[in-house]
Amino acid sequence: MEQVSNFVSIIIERLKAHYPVVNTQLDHTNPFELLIATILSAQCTDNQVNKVTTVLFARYPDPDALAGANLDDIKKIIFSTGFYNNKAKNIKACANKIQKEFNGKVPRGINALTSLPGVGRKTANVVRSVCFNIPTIVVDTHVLRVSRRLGLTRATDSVKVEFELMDILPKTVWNDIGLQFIYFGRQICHARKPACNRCFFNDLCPFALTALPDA
DNA sequence: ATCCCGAGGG
DNA sequence: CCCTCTGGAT
Repeated sequence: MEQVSNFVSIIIERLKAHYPVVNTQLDHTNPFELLIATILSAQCTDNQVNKVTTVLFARYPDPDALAGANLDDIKKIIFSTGFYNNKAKNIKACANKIQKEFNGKVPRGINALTSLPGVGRKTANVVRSVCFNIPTIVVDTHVLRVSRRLGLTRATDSVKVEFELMDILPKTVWNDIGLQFIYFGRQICHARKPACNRCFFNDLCPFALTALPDA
């Protein structure tokens, strides 16, 4: 990061004004629980994930227990989150690997985390950011879309977007900006029909300025 | 219909 | 690179 541009600082200020406090909506009490909850959150609402993790963690509270769980029982518990075959297989194998190769503790390193079954870069970054407080920009579909619309990046690859954002945003905002963009993306900057008319960026957003009125 | 904090396989 | 995996809420 060389120098924060005026445009970028306005974006940071307005996000902070509208979303002063951001937290993950995924219930968890430790890194292991957040890791599993984040794997389950693919194409699923946080609320739905919380319903199943309540049951899942009561029965399988740690990597050791989950690694030894019956696969069909896991499937039954997590069914309503969707993709339940893949997710069940992944979280069991993930717990097993944590148990065997990482001494029962969720690793911090990006490479170690993404080596776990079902854990890609986004999930790894969520855990690094939220649990270990490592400055990280989590790039999910919302962050990707919003960043492109605001003109912060032109990249289409989420890893490229992550690095470009790290280049223009001060490290102090990295851990919040992902969640702020996610809130913003859910409430206003929707994928299909963004609510540009009530958006607090509509005076400076390239997308809003070039989009047809009343889009 | 459309969306929900993706990842792995071919 | 594109395809598949999936139920629930709105």
